[in-house]
Amino acid sequence: MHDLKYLRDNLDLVRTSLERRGRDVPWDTIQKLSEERRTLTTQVEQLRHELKKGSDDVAQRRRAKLPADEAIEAMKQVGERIKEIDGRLRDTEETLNGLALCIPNLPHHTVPQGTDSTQNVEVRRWGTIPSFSSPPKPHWEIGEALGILDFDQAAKIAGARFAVLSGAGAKMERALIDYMLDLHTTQHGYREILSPVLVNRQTMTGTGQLPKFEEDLFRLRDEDWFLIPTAEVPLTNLHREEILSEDRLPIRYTACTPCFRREAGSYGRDTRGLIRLHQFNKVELVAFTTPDCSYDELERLTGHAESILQNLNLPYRVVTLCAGDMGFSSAKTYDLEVWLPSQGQYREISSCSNFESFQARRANIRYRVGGGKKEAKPDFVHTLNGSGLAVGRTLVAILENYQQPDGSVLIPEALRPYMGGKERIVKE
RNA sequence: GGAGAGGUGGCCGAGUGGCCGAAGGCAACGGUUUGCUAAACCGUCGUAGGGACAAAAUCUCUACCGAGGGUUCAAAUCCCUCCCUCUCCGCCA
Repeated sequence: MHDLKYLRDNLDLVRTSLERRGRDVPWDTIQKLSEERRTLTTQVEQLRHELKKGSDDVAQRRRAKLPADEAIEAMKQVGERIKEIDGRLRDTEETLNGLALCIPNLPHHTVPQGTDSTQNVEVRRWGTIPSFSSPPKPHWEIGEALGILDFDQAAKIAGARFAVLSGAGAKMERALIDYMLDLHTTQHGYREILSPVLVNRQTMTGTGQLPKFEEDLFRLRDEDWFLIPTAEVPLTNLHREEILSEDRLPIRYTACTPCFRREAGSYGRDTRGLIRLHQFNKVELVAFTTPDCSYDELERLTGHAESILQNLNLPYRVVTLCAGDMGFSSAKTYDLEVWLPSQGQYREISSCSNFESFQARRANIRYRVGGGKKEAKPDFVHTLNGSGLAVGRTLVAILENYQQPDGSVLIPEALRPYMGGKERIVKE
C-alpha cells in the first residue's frame, strides 16, 4: 500500500519506478478518483458541520422552551444530502482503495534493471561444488532408495505435490528445524514464535497476499480463513494496528510453520521430489526496524540465513532480484540459491526482502519517533523477512550434496547432535 | 453447541439521547519546590483526514467510545447484525 498523497505528489517518479517492474497501473483512474474523493470529502464535512450546528441550535431552543420545528425541518434536509453525498464518497473510496491495494511496491534504487529471473545479478558465491565419480542422483531417487521418502503414499493420502517422510528422513527434517531455530534464537537475537497457520482476510491483506493473489492461497470452505503460504504472514501481522515504542526496535521474530501454496500456474515445473509442494516446512525470519536501519537489517538478515548454509557446508550463491522478478510487496530482495548436483544448478532456498513501509502501511504498524516526547509523531516501521531456511529444500540439498557412491548419505556435522550422533543415513 | 456478563483514550474507570473527544485516577512528559531521591503542586498529555498560512509554530473543521448497518434534527448512550473477551454447562486433544 502506498501513501496516496505521496503518489500524487511524485507521480512521475512513481510511474518510472513502477515501469521498471513491468506493471501497468491505471493512473488516470486513480488520479480522477482521488480528486473526486477530495471534493466529496470537503462537501460532506461542510454539511456535517452545518448539521452539528443546527442540532446544537435545536438543543438550545429546547432548553429555552422555544419552538424548534423550523430548524429540525432544515436539518432533516441536510441529513438527506449528507446521506447521498456520503454514499458516493464511499463508493469512490472503495474503488480507489481496491486499486491502491493492487499497486506493487517501488523497487529500491539499488535494484538492478530487468524483466525476469535471467536478469538477476549474482552478488557472491560460497563453498565448493562437490565432484562425483558417477552422475549425482536426484534427491527423490536417493530418498526412495533409502526408504525415507515416499511420494506414492503421499499421492494416495493427499495427492500430487505432497510428500511423506519417514524414519531418518522425518528425523532429519525435525533436526533441521531444531537446528535452525536454535541458531537464530541463541546466536542471532530472534524471538521464537509459534503462531496460528490459519489466518483471517485482514491479516492476508496486511502482508500483501490479498486482494491480488487469492488464487495462490488455500482457503477454508466454511470460514473466511486462509492457510498461510509463509510464516511471514502471521509474524508480520503480530503488530498490526500497533504503535511500538522506538526503544523496542528492532524486533526480530523467527518461527517454523508449515506453508501452504496452491502452486496454480506452475504445472509441469518441478513435478518430482520435494522442491515444489503444496505443503512444506519453513523457518522464517521477520524483522521490524526504523526506516534508517532497514537496509542494514536486510544485509544482516540475509547473513543469518546464509550462516545456516555455511554451517551445513552447502555451496550457494546470493543474487539480487531484478525489478521485474521481485515479489509484489518487496522493495529489494536477495535470493539465496543452493547448489543441487543432480540439476547442475543453483536453486532458490531462501528469499530475503526489505518491504520498507509497504506492509506497515497496509497493516498499520507504526512506532513512536523520539520516545515519549511531545513532538513525537508515529511513523511507519519498515518490515523485512527472509527464509532461514526452507526446510524441505535444505533436506534436498543435503541428500544431493552429501550422497555417497554406496547410496548412503552423510549427515552434516552440525546436524549430528540433533540426530543422536548419527553420521550417516543408510538403507533401513 | 447451550446459558449469562462484558467490550469506552497507553492502562484503570465514569458516562442510558443534546452543553461528551468523553469525568476521575494511574502512567508518561515539561516545570516549580527540594542538599539528593521521594513527595507535593502547576501544566501538557489520543489517532487520522481536510482547510487557513510561503512554511513552521499555530489556528480551524471533520471522523473515530469493538465492527457494520438502522432510528433521530441530534447516538458512547436506543434498535439490528457480526466479531472478540470472560463465567457456567456440554463436547473434545
